[in-house]
Amino acid sequence: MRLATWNINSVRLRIDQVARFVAESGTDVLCLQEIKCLEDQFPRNAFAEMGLPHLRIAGQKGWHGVAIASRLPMEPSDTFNACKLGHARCVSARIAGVDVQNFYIPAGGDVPDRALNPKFDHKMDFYERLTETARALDRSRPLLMCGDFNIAPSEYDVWNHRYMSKVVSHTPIEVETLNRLQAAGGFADVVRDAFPEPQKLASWWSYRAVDFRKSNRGLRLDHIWTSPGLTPAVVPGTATIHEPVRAWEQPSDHCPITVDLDV
DNA sequence: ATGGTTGTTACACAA
Repeated sequence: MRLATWNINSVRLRIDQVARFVAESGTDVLCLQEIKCLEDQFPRNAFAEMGLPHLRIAGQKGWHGVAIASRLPMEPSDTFNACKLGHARCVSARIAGVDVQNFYIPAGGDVPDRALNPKFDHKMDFYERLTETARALDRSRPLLMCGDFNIAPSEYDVWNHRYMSKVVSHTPIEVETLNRLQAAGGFADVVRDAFPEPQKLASWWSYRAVDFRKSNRGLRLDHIWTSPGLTPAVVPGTATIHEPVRAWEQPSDHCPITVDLDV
């Protein structure tokens, strides 16, 4: 089973890119973030035509929104709802026995101070709620957590560690908070494990550059984590950052990442 | 130290 996560930045605007990516990558389960539409506005027919007819959608008007589209049937799953503001940021499904939890974690605004910046407080609160959930999990159960986590954890996940340590997405408090969540569930970071440090990795590049490759200021904000019960099912050598997708015409600012699971 | 772009929306805002 090939699983992808992709912050699509409007699923309606980029539905043709979704279809192209699914066809070219052979994706079976696609976790999307920032679909930016209501559930009724989601292009269901296009997903059926691309072979992913099974859907779970959490949408809202204009902002945020997450979805899971699958070639395989879905069973119900309890979503880890960590958003205290009720945004459409969490969606889940059980697929081939795997509990798939897909998140669009708040970006957190510009000022990395919970007292001064409610958006940053929201981001930290979201992580704390997920951490509490993770602590209570049965680690032997197959669980996958993925999405746009809006934190680049390692110095090799940013273009410049010293500079980015003052910028929301890579501040020390955020890195510690993400590491606490990962430790709470014993999750494996499947992409980093496939490309060990000191290899630089990125999944997002700002629109504010004429040439994202020349600018070379990427961040690894998108993640796929597996529980101890699922990690042995990760097929070695299959974790992939689809960087060329960022160079397609009118792209999302994030590229997709994929991994194969033997389930 | 600053500014650069994009998508949705409605006459900014979030990222």
